[in-house]
Amino acid sequence: MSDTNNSNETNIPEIFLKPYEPTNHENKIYQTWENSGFFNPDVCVKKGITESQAETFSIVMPPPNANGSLHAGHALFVTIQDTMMRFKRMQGKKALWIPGADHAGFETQVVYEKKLQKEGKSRFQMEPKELYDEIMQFTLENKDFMLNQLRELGASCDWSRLLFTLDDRVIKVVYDTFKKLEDDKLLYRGSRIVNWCPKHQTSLSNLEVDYQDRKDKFYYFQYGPFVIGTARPETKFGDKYVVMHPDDKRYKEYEHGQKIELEWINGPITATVIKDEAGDPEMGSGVMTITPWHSGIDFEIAKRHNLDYEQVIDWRGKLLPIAEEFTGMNINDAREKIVEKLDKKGLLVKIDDNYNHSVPCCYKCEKEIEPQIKAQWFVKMKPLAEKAVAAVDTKELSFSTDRDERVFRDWMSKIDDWNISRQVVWGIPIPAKICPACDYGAVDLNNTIKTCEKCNSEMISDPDTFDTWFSSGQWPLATTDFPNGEDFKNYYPTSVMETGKDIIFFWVARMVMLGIYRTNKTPFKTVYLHGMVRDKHGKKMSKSKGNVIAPSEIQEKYGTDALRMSLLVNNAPSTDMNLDPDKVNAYKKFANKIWNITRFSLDNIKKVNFGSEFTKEDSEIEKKLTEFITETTDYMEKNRYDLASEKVYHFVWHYFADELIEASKPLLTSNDEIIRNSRKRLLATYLTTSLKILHPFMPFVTETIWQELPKELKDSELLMVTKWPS
RNA sequence: GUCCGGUUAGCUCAGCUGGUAGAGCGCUACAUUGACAUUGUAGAGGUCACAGGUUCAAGUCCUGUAUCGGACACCA
Repeated sequence: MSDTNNSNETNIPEIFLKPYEPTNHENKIYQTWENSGFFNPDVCVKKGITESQAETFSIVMPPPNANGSLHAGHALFVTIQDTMMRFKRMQGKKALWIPGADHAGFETQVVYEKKLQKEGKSRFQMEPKELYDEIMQFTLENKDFMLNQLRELGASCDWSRLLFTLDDRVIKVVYDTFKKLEDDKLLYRGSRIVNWCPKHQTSLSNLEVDYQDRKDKFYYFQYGPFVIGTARPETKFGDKYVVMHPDDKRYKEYEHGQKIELEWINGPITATVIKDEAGDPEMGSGVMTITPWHSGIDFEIAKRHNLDYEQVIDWRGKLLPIAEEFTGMNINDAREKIVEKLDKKGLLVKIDDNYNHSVPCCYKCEKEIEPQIKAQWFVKMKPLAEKAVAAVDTKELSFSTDRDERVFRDWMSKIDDWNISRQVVWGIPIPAKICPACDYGAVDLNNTIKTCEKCNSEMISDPDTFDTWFSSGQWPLATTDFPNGEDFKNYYPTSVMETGKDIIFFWVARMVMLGIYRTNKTPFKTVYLHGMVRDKHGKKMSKSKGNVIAPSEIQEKYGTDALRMSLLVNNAPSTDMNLDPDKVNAYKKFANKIWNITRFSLDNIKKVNFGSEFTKEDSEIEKKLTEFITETTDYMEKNRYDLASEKVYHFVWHYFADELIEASKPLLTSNDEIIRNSRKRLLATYLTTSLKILHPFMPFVTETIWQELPKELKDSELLMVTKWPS
C-alpha cells in the first residue's frame, strides 16, 4: 500500500490524482471491515486490538422493518449509532452493536393486505396459517435487502449476533414474561372498551389511535323531558340511561334510579335516571344518554352503577338487530336516516352545524375507530411505571435532554392499562386458553389447560397475537440472551438506547418497564432521542407529497459520508431536522477536500523523520491540534455529535487546509532543513490525526485514504480500530 | 382541554453552565488552472417575535403577550 510502486514524479498513489468518487470505494471498504471481524468485540479482544479488561459499550439497534427499504429516519439512526460505536471502539472499549430485523406485526400485515388487495384477494378469505406463512416468506425475501442497506450506510454492527424479532429466543423471553405477569397478578383478561378498527378487524392500543380534527353536525333531541346532544345518533338505539350531575339544580326534581317513559327512535322505552359526577353541567343541557358498549366514558359510568350494556354496532361497522328497521346498515349511511326519522317524530330539537371535535382514527388507515367491548389481555401498568420513574429519579436511567425526561415522566404519571391482544395474524401467538362461554382466560405455555375453572366449559386456544410492542419491548432482553447468555452478563444494561422520539412511549417506555420487570435493571443507561427527518422546507416526507428523499439515492449521488455528515451537523438531540440535498452536496465537497489535503500532504512530506524536532512555531501549532482533539472528544462524550461534527468540519477545512497548508507552502521549500522537516512532520501528524477524528463521522473516505497511506504514517492496518488520539 | 417546544441572516437551521451572534445554500467583489471537475480572500445582510423584570452585562435566566408546531386527552 505504500507509495514505492509509483513513479518518482508524483510520489503519491495514483488514486489521488482523480477526485474522490465514493461509489468506487464504499463497497470494497465495507467488505474489508466486515472481513476483518472487528465489528465483533470478541474478535477485537482475541486479536489484541482491545484489552480483555476494557470497559464495554453496547447499543441494541432498533430493528428496522425487515420487509421494506430504509428511509431517511433509518439513515439518521444508523449514522448516529455508528458514529457512537466507531468512536467508542477507537477509544479501546469493547464495543458491541447488535443488529436486528423487525417482523413489524401489524405494519407488515397492512402492507401485505394492500398487496393482496391489488391481486383481488382478501386476508379474510384466507386461513390464518396460510396468511402467516405467506407473510413470512414475503418478509424473509426482503430481509437481506434491508440488511444490505444497513451495510451501505456503514453500520459497524456485529452481524454474527443478528436477531429477527420472530426468532425462538425472542418468543421464549416474551412467553416467560407473559407467564410471570400472570403469576405476579399484573396480567388480567377483561371485557373492556377497546379501540376497534372496523377495516383492519383488530383492536389497537391507545397509542395507535390518531385523533383528527373535524367539523361535524351536532344534534339535539328531545328525550322525554330532557334535551340531549350527540354527534352520533346512530349509536343511540340502546340508550336507556339518562345521566346528569348530582348537583345540577335544574334537575334536582329527578332522583337517581327514577324511571321515565318516553318515545324514542323505534317506539316507547323506559329510561332510568342516573346521577353521576361525569355529567358536566356546563356541557349542552347538562344531560346525556349513554352508550356503554361504544364509549369509554359511558362504559365507566355503566360499570360504576352496574348498568346493562348492549352492542349496537357490529365488528364491521354495521347496525345490529337492536336498530330494527336500520339493521345491517353501515353506520355512516344510517346517521342521516335516523335523524330524519326522529325529525318526523318531532323529536329533533336543533342541529348545530359547527361542532368542532376530533375523532379517533386508526393510525394506519385513518378510518374512524369504533370503541367496542371485547375480552382482551391487559397488563397493569401502574406498578411497572412507578419503578420506571424511580429509575429516572435515581439517575439509573437518564435522557439526552431534560425535555425528553419531562415528557417521559408526564406520560408515565397518567398511564393506562395496556391492551396487548391483537386480532392480527402476523405476530407472536398468545400462549393462552380462553373460555368462549365466560371470557375467562389463563396463560398456558405447555398446552395443558382443557376446561374453564370458572364455568367448566371447554377452553380454546386464544386466536390472538401480541401487540408488536409487547415483544419489541423486550428486545434488549432477547438480543442479549437473557437470562443466562454471556452477552446478558457482559453487556446488559446496554449503554445507550438511540431511537426516534416519536416512539418514546410505544417502545422506549415499554422497554424500560419490562426490562426493569424482568431484571431489576433498566435495559439501558442513557436514552438518546433524535427527531424526525423532514424535507428541506421542514415538511414531513410522504409519498403523496412526493418529497421523500431515499437515502440510497442520496448515497449514490453524493456518497454515504456526505449523507452522514449532513444528518449529523447541527442536528441537536431531540429536534427535527431538514435534509437538504444542497447541504449534502456541501459535505461531498468536504470529502473531496479531505482527499486533496491528503494528496497535497503526501506529495510534500515524502519521507518523514519522526525523530526530528518541532520548531517552536510548529510545536505551538501542534498544541492547537491537541486542543481540538480535547474539545471534540468532550462533545462526543456528551453525546453532542452535532457540535463535534461541525467542529471537525471547520477545523479540517478552514484551519488545516485554508490556513496551515497555505502557510506551509513556503516552509516546505525552505532552505533550512530543520524548518522543512519540522513542517513535514507536523503535516503528517495533522493528516493522520484528522483522519482518525473524522473517521466516526465519515468512515468510508477516511478508511479509503488510510489504506493508501505509507506504512510509516500508520499505527494500525485498519483506521477503524486505530487508537483514538488524545 | 392538559403538557411540551419553536419564534436568530433572503431560505433551512445551530448557538453548552449569561459577556454585544454562527453554519449550509443563496448574494456581491476580487483572486486563482491551483493540492481541490474549482478553491481562496474580502464583503453585504440580523434592534436574536413583542413587552416588562433580574444583572455591571441577556438570543442565553424570570414573568407576561402574540404566533406557529408537537404530544397526550376528548365524538356531550
